[in-house]
Amino acid sequence: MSSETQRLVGELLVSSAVSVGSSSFSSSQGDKQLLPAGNKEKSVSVLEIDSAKERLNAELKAKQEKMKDSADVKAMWSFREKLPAFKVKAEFLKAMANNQVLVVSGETGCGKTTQLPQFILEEEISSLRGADCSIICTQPRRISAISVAARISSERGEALGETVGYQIRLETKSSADTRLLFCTTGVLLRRLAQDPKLTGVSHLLVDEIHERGINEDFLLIILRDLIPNRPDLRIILMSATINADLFSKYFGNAPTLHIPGLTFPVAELFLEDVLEKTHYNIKSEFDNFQGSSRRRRKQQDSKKDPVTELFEDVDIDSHYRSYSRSTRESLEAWSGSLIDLGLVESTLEYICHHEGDGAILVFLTGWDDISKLLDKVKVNHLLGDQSRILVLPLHGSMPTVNQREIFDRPPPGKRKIVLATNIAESSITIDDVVYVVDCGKAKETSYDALNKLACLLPSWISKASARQRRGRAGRVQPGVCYRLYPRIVHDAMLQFQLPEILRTPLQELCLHIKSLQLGAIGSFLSKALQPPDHLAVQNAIELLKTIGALDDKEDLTPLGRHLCTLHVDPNIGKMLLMGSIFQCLTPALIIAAALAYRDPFVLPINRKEEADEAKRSFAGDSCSDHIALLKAFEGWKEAKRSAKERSFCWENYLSPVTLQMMDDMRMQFLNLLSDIGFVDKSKGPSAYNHYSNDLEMVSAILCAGLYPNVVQCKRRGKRTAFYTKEVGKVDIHPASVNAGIHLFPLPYLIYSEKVKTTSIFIRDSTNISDYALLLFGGNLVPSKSGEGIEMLDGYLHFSASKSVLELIRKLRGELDKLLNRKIEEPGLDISSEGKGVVAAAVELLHSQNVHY
DNA sequence: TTCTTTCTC
Repeated sequence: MSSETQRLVGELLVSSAVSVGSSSFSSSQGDKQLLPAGNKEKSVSVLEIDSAKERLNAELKAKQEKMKDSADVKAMWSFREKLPAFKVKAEFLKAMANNQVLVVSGETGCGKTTQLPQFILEEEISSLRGADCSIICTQPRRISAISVAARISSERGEALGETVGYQIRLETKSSADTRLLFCTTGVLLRRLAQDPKLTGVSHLLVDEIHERGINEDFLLIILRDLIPNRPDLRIILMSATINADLFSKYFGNAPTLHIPGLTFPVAELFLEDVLEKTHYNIKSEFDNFQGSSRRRRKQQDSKKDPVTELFEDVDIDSHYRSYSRSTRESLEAWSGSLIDLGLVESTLEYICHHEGDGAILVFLTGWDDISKLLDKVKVNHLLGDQSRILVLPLHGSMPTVNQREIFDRPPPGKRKIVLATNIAESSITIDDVVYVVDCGKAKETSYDALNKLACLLPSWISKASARQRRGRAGRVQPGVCYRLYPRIVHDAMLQFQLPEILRTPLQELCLHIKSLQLGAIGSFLSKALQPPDHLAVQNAIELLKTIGALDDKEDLTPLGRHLCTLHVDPNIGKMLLMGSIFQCLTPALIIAAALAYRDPFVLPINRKEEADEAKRSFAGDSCSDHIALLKAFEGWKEAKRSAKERSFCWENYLSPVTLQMMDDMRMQFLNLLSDIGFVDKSKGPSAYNHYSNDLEMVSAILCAGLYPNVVQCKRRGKRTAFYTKEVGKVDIHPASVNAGIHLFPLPYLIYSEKVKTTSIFIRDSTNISDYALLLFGGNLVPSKSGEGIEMLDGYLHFSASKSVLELIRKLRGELDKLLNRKIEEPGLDISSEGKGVVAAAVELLHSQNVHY
C-alpha cells in the first residue's frame, strides 16, 4: 500500500469518526425512520424529538441492563465468553470506531456472525445511542438469516423480532423496536432501489463475502461508491481468513481484524494414505493397459483439466517411494476424470471397521453418484450388518432433503452415512459428522459467452472448498478427512472458486444496475472485484435489447422500467406482464413462480419412472413442461382445499415446501403487477383470465415471455431433430415431458433453460406454432430474398402467400400498438378497444399451422 | 437418456 493512499484513507476515517455518535451530526433522514414523519416539519419539534430520543436511549439501556441479570442470559453469557470472537471484542469495537470500513476474517466456529453484530448493538445501547442505532447484517442464504437472528435473540433473552429480527423474501420478523436486522443480500439489494443511501442505517455487516456470490460482489461495488456519501455509515466485511486481503485492498487497504477459529482438529489423509489403509486396487480405465508396466496412457480427452494433467507427469515410483507396491500401482492407474465409487465404498468399509463411532459425510458430485453408491452399498454388504448402518442421500432435489433423519443422532450402535452433494458444504450442517470422505469434485456452472451457453460440469473444487469440506468433520469432536485424490492434486487446485459473477449469464444483474441508476452497465461492472468478460456483458445487454427492456442507448424502455419492479429474470417478468395484458394472468403467475424459484417436482431415487410418469400425466397431450407445472400446482391447490395435500404431493412426487413458496410468490407477483397498474385487484381474478384455459393462448404468452429461447423442430424421417440459433443441434432433457416424443404437432419449442452437461439439453419446453412466434415473438423482418418474413436475425424464416403474410403483419402491428399503449399507460383499460385484435389473434392461434 | 447451489422491497 502506498503511503499516500494510507494517509488519505486515514484522513477519511478520522473525519468520518467524528460524525458517529454525535447526535447533532447524525442525519435528519435517520430520524425520519424512527419517529413519526409529522415531527420533522417545525423547528420547535426538534427539541421534542431530542428529548423523546433521549428517553428512548435511556429506556433501551435500562432494558438491556435488566436482561443481563436474567438466568437465561447469564447461562448464554458463559457460552459466549468462550468464543474466540469474545476475546477480540474491545479491539473490534475500537477498530470499528476508528475506521469506516473494517474487514474481519475468521474461521468457522469463531463466533463472528453471532457475536460481532451483537457487540455493536450492546455497545450502542449502553452508550445511549440505541435510538439512532440501526444495524443490518446480510447473509447469502435465507436459512442463515433466520437461524442467526434466532440465536442472538435467545442470547439476549428476547423473543425473535424484538430488538433482533430478520427479513427474507416473503417473510419478515421484525418490529419498530428492531435495531439489528438480519436479511439476505438479495433483500438489501432490493431495498437499495427505494433507499440508495441506506438512510438511517448506522452499521452494515456483509457476511460470507469469501463465497463470492454474485449478490455480494454486486453489493460491494455499490458500497465502495456509497462510502464517500455516507461518512457516518460503518461497514464491516466478514470473510473466511483465506482471502480477506483481497477485500481489504478493494476498500483502499481497510484494516483487517483476524479471529482464530474454534473447531476440533481434523486429520487429513490423501489418496496415497487412503490406499495404504484400504489396500484398494484402482483399475485403469483402459483395460488393455492393466498389469502392463508401461507408463499410464495420457487421457485422449481433449477437455482434460490441468489438475489431472499435472498428475500424469508425476513419476509415481520415485515420488511415492515409501509407499507399498499395491498403492503405487493404484496411483499409476488412477485417473482424475471419473469418480471411483469402489474406492469410496472401500473407504467407508475401512472407517466402519477401523474407526470409532461417528457419522460419515461423503461429498459426491450429483444425483447419479449418490444413487449408484447407495445401490452398491446395499448390494455389496461391505459395511457390515445392514441393521447397523443408516445410509441417507442428501441432494437439493431429492425428497429426503427435508427429512429430520439427516440431522438426528442415530440410535446407539448405528452409524449414519450421508451421501451428499455440495449442499452439505455450507447450506446444510450435520453436527455429528466425524468423518468426511471427499471426492474432490463438484458440479459447477460456467458461462460460455461465445456460444451464450450455460454449462454444468463436474470439476475440481478449490482449496477453499476442500478446507470447508474438511471442517465439516470437526464440529463435535476431532475428526478425520479422507481425500480421494493425491496430495499433489490438492496442491494444484485453485485457491478459490471463480466468483459467481464470472460464471453466470448477467441479464438480471444488468437490469438491476439500470434499475438502481448506477450508470452505464459496462463502466459500473468494470469496478467489480473481478469484472466480468466484456462479451458476457454484451450478451446480457443484447438480450435486454431483444426483449425490449433497453433501447439502443442502453436506457430503460417503459417495458424495462416495469421489469425492474418485478425483480425476476427479465424474461419471466415479461411473461407476467404479457399474461396480465392478454388475459392469462393465473397461468402466467404460477408458471413464472415455478421458473423463478425452482422445480416443484422432486427426484426420488427408487421411483424415477413413476415420478416421470406423474409429470407426464399432468402435461397430458400439451407437449409442455410448463403446462405440467401449472396442472400440478392447480392439483395441489385443489388437494389442499380437501386437506389431502400430503398424499397428493407424495403420490405425484411434488415438494410441498416448493409449492407453498410458489403460492406465496404468485401472490407477490400479483401485488407487484397491481402496484404498477397492470392489475386492478378490485375487479377480481375473472377480469384477467379470459384465456387462462386456452392452451394456445397460454403457450403464446409463454412464447412472448421466453423469446428468444426458440428451438426449431425439424423432421428427420420418423424422428425429430432440434436446433437453436446459438449452438445448433440440441437435445430435449430426458426429464422433460417432451423427451421421447418423436413427432410434435407444432414446429417450434420455446424454453427457459438450456444447459450443457453431457450434451446440450433443453430442460423445459413448450411446443408452439409459428403463429405464436409471428404474433408474440421477435420483430418481423421482411426476407431479403423476396417473399416471406424473418426473425432472430434471419435464423427463422416464415413463408406463406403474400396475402396471408400481409394479414399477419397487419395483425401484429395492431397487437404491438395495443401492447405499447398499455405499457406506456398500464392503468388504461384496453379490453374494449383490444377485443377485436385479441380475438383475431386467438383465432389465428387456433387455426394451427399448415407448413409443418 | 439425466437432474451443483443460491436469491429478490
